[in-house]
Amino acid sequence: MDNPGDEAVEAPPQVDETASGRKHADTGTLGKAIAVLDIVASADQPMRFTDILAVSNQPRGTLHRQLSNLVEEGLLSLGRDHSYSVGIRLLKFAARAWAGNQFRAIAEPHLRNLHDLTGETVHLGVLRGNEVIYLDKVESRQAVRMYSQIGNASPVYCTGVGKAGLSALPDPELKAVVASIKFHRFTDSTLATPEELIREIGEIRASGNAYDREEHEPGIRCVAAPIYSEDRGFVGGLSVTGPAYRISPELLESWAVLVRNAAGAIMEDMGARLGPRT
Amino acid sequence: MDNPGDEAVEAPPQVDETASGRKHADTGTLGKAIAVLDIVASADQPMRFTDILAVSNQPRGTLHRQLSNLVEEGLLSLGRDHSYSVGIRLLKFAARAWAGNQFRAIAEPHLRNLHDLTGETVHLGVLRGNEVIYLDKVESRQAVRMYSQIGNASPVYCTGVGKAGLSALPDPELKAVVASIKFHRFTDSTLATPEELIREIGEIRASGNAYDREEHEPGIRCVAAPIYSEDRGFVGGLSVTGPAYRISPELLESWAVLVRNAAGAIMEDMGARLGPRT
DNA sequence: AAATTGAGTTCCAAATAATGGAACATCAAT
DNA sequence: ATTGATGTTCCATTATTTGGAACTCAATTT
Repeated sequence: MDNPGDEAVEAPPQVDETASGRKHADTGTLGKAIAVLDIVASADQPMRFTDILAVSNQPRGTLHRQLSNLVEEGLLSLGRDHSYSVGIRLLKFAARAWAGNQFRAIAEPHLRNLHDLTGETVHLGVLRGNEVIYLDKVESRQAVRMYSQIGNASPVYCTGVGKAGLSALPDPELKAVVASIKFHRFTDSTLATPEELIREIGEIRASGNAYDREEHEPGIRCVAAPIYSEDRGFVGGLSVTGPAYRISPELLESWAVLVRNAAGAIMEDMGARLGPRT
Repeated sequence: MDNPGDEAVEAPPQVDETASGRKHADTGTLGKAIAVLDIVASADQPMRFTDILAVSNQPRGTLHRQLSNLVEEGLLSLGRDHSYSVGIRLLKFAARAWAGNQFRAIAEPHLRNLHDLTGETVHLGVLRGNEVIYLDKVESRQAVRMYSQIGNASPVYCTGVGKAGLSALPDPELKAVVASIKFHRFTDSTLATPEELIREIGEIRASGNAYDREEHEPGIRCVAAPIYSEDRGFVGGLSVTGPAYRISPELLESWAVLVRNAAGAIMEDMGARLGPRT
């Protein structure tokens, strides 16, 4: 026991939190294994056993078996130099996740349309905990590498899609997500306190549009609008993004209605194709 | 019991095999959960509880908990209509797997070069069990959807990359993989017996090139060459693919040396960038 | 309206697998 | 050769998974 003189105490809150701020409830052995996978996936270079040992709080023997199992299953790959990296079996799974995602499929023509209207890059993403995960993008120079953005996880509080998504959450959930954020000031404009963020969410709810005014990357601006489906239980958004030198705040403002319309059209389509239930 | 009059029989060989033909050794609880994930990922439409119950051989209660855990972890997503599909958390993992894949990064310029030389679609893939998983592709009309092929899993025995990869395996492994294949005759030209396949592997070893002569899809041909790294412990290949009406067998033949050269150049680059060990 | 079916969910004692401390192995550098 | 750092294996203890059965809920039939 950790508290020898304190037996009457309740079990401590046990707020196991992953990198993305999600509390992982008791998903047992699987959860622990996936947490290890997440550690490796979140690093931006291959990790060696000891590196992982330091950040996972698992005993050596346990961690070793978890890693072995993950490797055996193809979720991790173990290099000749004993470094672990994410395994290609995940590519297969992800290919299915992407191809089978109805939301993405329904949204696609609308993304293209919005791109045609604005000439700038269009993103589609969904909220997951306090991260936004990009599901699709349409941009002029298709030469840009595949996967360049799709699957990427970015913070909610400093991206257009993220803030748009937040604005669609009911207050209790919003509060919970905001509480889980660890703010980091990426640029001078980054909203870096819960209060600023909450205030901005209010404005977004009033206007129907979220903006990223160089809050994540200097020189990058965007307008976004929320997309959500009570019925299918998800919240996301779409955005038009471009370089500040080319896109004045006024121009951005003028696209706001286009983005809202696109979001509306997508929700309508979803209602039509998935709606007639209940 | 299934065999009431036959008690003395040994426990059956227990060849637990996944859809991809990999025997899953004892990866314990994780392995079972991932097997369930694989079932859902391999279906081409969302599955309901009972559907999964029928193909997984798990008892109801167990399966239910496994599914719940997978959903909780974001590896599966549970629709309002009780249908399970692959979760978007996998996109995040896959994005890392792809971006962090050194093999792919090293190969990329060579794929482009080969595309410039031939004007046709170039694929890069690796062997995984008896499937080939595509890691990258370069094609003319970049408008084709991302993820369209990347991450896709195809059979080894009727694809250029697959047969090229097989040709690079040592005989014992080759034998094991061939034994695990369940042949399916996709077209009239498909090699549908182990003997035919083994004979063809011999020819590939002699010539250094594998061909797909409309063996997987009618009207599609390709030339491929193996790429492997003893040091990094993987086997794959690259190929040039195109429609039969545009690509005569002679033209294909004339590209063979280009493909071999590209494969050679990639292996050389890998040796230079990863080699100096041991 | 009541009964029936089918689908999904919950429960808990028994069976099984995960845990984690410590010993062992391997390799590079002194 | 010796040391130190890193990775791997072992196994009694402990915690989790298992799986059969009972339960809930909604849709359909009688």
